[in-house]
Amino acid sequence: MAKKLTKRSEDYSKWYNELVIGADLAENSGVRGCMVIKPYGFSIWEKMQAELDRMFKETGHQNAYFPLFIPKSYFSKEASHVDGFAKECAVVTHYRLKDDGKGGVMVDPDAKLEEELIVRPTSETIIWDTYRKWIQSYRDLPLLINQWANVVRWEMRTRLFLRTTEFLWQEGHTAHATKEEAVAETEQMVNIYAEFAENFMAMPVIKGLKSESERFAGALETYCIEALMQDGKALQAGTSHFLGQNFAKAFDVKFTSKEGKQDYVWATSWGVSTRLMGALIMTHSDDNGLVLPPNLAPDQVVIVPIYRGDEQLELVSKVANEVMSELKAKGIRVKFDNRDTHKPGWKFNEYELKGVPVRLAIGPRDVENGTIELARRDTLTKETVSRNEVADIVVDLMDEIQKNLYKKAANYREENTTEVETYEEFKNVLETKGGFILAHWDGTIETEERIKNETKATIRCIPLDAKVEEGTCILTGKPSNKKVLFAKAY
RNA sequence: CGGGGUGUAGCGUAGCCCGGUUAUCGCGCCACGUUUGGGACGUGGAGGCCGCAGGUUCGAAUCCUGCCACCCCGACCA
Repeated sequence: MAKKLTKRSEDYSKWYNELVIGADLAENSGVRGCMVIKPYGFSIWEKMQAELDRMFKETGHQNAYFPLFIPKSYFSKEASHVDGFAKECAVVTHYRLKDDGKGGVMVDPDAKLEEELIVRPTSETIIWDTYRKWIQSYRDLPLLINQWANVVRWEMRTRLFLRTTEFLWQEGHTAHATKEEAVAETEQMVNIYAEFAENFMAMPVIKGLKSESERFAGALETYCIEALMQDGKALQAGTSHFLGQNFAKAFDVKFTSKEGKQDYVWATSWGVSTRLMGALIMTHSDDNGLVLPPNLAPDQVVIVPIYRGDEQLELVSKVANEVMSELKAKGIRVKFDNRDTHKPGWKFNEYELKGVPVRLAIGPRDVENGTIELARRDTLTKETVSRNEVADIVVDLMDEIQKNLYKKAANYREENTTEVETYEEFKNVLETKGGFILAHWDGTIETEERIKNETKATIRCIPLDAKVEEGTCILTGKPSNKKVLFAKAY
């Protein structure tokens, strides 16, 4: 079982290892940097998937699936894209094993592949190669496709949920007839991500543009949502890229316009991953474990019976089942944990660790008094409510807890966002307080690079809603017209 | 790939310097009984190629050599 957790731990990896094993979320698989997501953790991911998928479909997107393996040659077609991913690809070179004569197996040297296959680190290349065949006319556009898949990136260092070797994600890839339409799509998707983060994950995010050096390999513009974790570090939670005509040109994807002219299509891509699980944990968890926002909790309410002997169990179960039906009828996801193998106290801790928003305890005393004990995960408070009103109270609570979690996270972010005017101040805040720092920047890669080298802080984004004001770069003193968002990042 | 560290039961560990009974303890697991409103208690039990391979020795978890794996810190990244 998980040990006492340390809030705002310097070392979240350790926290995960303590937390997730107990919370049945994930564990290391034994394969370098890969994770096993256990059923409870996966059900949270499924909930995220379902909501995102709904939002994608509501905006006209369709799901499709492309191959896991990508021929090596596909990667030579878009130069900056290759530079971005070449160093972290898993490569399939053979297709067969054979007996090694020592009771084990070896790679059969005779089974070498003519052309190596790359395990997709992202699917731009194979998708654009396919789009060439699908797109001929403006009538084929826009092409709005999303894929739910796993990808592999052989990172030097991994961190559970945040940077695993294999991770699950969705990647949207769209093709448009005009630049304006593609830009609008890029912006629409970053807005959807922000909406999802705030309304479902109860995680406030800052929408912005990446600086040139942080941009996606092959993109002209990268939009992102950035969130602040409880330890004062920033986490990129989602990205949406405007790819211009780079991929269309690299893969020769042309269409004939209404006017009969040939032109390259305009592209976007956008994605979020199981990193969101990490974001969720690091945004809301406390020393008692995970705290789930009701909108994503697989079980929003758990009912724990308290009884001594079969007779009491029967009595309590009757009420519990009634309450469960009432709640279900109101659309609440509720579970009645009548396992006889664990005691109530054990269950209380279990569900706190798992982050279930509301816990109802029903015992003989309650049956007699017409009451139910209600405990909130977000505030860790308990109260006794009337059995007749419990369904209505719970319905209201779902909303309240969702809002409260958001508010808590938003307050934390506000307290840990600092505007600075000088480099001294910048370094000082970074060292003593951490968090988001808003500062003027002269817009050059050189300045960004120097700040990164000297302080380890990077430009998380240029916020879309940054107010325009005259100022001077904290490092070079050159003019700047808005403050950008700096932080140490995961 | 550089620097540091760790591998002992499902998990967490003691023992290792200084070699010597049947490898320690806690949690968890199984059985029985008593328990059940915040992680119950008692009694009994199962579970180990001490990371792998080799060496030194009468004798190796312990010493030596090689290998492997994992973790942490850098460079890289969603």
